[in-house]
Amino acid sequence: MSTLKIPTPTDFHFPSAVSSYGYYMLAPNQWDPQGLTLDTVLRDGDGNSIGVRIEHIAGRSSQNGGDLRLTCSHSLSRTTQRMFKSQVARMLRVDEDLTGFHRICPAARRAKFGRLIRSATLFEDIVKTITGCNVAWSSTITMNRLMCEHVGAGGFPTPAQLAAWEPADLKATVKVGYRAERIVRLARAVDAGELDLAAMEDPTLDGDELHRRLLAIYGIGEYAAGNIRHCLGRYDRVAIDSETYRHVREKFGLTDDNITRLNQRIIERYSAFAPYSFLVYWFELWTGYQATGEYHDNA
DNA sequence: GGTAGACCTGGACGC
DNA sequence: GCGTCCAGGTCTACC
Repeated sequence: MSTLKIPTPTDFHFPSAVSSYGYYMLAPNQWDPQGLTLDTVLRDGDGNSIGVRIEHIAGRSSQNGGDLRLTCSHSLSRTTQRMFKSQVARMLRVDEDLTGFHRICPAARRAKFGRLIRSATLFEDIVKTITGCNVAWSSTITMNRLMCEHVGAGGFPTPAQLAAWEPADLKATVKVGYRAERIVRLARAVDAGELDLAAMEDPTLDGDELHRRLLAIYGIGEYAAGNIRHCLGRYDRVAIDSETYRHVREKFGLTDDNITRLNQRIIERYSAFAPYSFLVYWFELWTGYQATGEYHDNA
């Protein structure tokens, strides 16, 4: 067993970072809101699934943000320790600077909102996005659970593991429906080195070029690209889906029979908050979910 | 460029 | 318990 520590900034708030986005409900993640622990499964350098419990130990002064403590089910090599720290820091966006966002949205600062949980890898974020498209959230939860159980041996499947499946078998086993073809094609492209996900994580990559590359992935449309963009820390565009239409109708009375025109009006409304458009939009949604408990009830 | 239909699953609903 | 309908985002064929 290994115990690791990751220092956190003073504005880090563990429960908020975990529960501000629905991916905390998706396998292999398991959040205990009473005990304030996040259990997940990561992979060591040999591809073995390792259980990891993540907790936050508060700092003893306002100048000290405390540490994330990672308790791992196995003893880890130095290399794997570094890898796990990096992956957990990615998941909880430990290094993200929220100053600019909180300046334009003080309510979010007071709510300790701004770090949205994501996956340990971009590949996992993309697959999770595909499983979240055109389906009820409860089905997304089921798909990810079955994928971890039957394909990833407990953890989230690697590109190689998913690439080895035939779409028809994946569809029958994991209940992803027509998404099976999209997931397997993505996994095979990544596994074969034809799709360079690391290049997409480069923060200096032009935003429009990143968008073009995302849309070039089979199964990724405008909504999915927008969702993946925010997973990459690019908040300058809102990922518009049916929930967005409900939100702007209820909050601003914004409607239009012409969907293209409505999308444009939504983009214009949130572009005022660029480069934090998505965070402002999601904060509005999130406060609504907090008030109604809706998000949690869907789990 | 715009639009209609297919894709697949789970849940809601009526019988 | 069974059948039907619907929601959800993307792709493709067609106009």
